[in-house]
Amino acid sequence: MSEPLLVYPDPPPPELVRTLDLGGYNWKAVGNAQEPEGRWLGAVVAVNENPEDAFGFCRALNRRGLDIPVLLLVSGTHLDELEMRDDLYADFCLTPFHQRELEARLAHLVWRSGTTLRPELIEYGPLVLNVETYQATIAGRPLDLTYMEYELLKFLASSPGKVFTRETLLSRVWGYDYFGGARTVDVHVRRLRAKLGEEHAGLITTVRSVGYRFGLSRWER
Amino acid sequence: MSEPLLVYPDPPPPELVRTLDLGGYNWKAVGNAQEPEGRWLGAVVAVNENPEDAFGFCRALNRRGLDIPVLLLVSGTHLDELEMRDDLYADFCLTPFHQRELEARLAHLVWRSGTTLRPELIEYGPLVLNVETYQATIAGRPLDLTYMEYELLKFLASSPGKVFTRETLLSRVWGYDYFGGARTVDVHVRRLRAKLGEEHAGLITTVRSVGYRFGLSRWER
DNA sequence: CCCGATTGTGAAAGGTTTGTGAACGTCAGT
DNA sequence: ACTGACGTTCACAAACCTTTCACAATCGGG
Repeated sequence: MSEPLLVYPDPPPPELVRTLDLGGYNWKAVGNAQEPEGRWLGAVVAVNENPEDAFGFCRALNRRGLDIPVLLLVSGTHLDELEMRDDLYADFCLTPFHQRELEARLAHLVWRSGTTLRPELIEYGPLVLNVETYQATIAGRPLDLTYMEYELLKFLASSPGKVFTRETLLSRVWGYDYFGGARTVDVHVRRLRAKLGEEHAGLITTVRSVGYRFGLSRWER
Repeated sequence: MSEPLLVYPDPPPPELVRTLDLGGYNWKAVGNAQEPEGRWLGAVVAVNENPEDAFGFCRALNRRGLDIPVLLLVSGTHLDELEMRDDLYADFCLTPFHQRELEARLAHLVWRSGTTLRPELIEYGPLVLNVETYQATIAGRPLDLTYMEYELLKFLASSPGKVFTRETLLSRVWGYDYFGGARTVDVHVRRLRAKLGEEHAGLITTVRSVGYRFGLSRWER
């Protein structure tokens, strides 16, 4: 069977359970966003009387950087809550829903993530990151990266050209609740550059007074 | 006003027209996919009694490679038709629809294309500023700007033709609580002009006794 | 045409930001 | 408890920007 669907909250609304089971989905309900590990097909998040619960869950998912597309179940009365929260969900479905509509949306969600955001490999020029096996190579030569180095490089390399502040990196790579000095980033960048080798150290650029950028240093886009 | 929405068919269903107009959207209906040229915010495609019309339209859009995200309006009886056609649409909305739902879906559609396939650019003539990557080019040539230079140019270029006093620039670019001499602005303008090159130095004009202006004033063009 | 006000220019001082080496603490495995 | 690997922190040095100043050039009004 394929990867499971993440469902929130636990327990989920009965009609959702019914649709998922009838549709033959492999799913698992969780009560918070810390739990889920590994790969997920997507997430179905029911917005109940207390919308902040659901949105908090989505935010936490985002911050964990798992890139799980979220389908929101929301009633007409809570539709307004979606405003300005575009980054928290991929699609939504009004409740009460028709089974066929939810199925269609789920299928579309899965299809989309299957085609667009499923890079098993992150490649940029001479750099190749294998997300599955935690291996990295530069110009064919294997890189021996520590966990944090790998995570940092992965994060940077998945948005080539974009500049990230140290604060952003700390919260996205180290975790939103990380409490520590910003210079930590500098040191990891230094070690990354060292391991990339003099030849490719320039892949990570310093943008003075702002932060760091991967790739596209002096180019177009 | 922003880029228009593409609508199919022509004429569109009355309730769609109503929602689009009430939502203040800029839109244009077309009868086939050959017509549309240039940039579009997205497309709203109503699936009527003859679904193949609509799907044919979407396919034709795809083939033209314009990358316009499609929102499908589809009745419950035609839901099944969506199967295996994931590549033709980005989202769909069941008819009859609630105005608020369609608006929410449109907003989300626009947001998504705005963030995924559009780097945030500030353009004026030969100058291009990429806000995400902190890169600037003039006539294709990369500009190597320092932080303050970049911020100043960004501020000026986001209001072409408008004159700013040194005090305004100091408070808006350097910060409302900045305490320093007004001549600082002059020096930065000078270095900007130098880096823009003799050819484009005139992009920043001195308005004697007032301040500086980026680009041409209204009556000059 | 002259004079004062305003702006452009070059250089140097001063401050901020980043790179670097090393030390420290923690944790897991031996 | 020892060891080694790893992440974090610190102090210092180096690199780089920003600001300031004095002076030259320019503009506009009388």
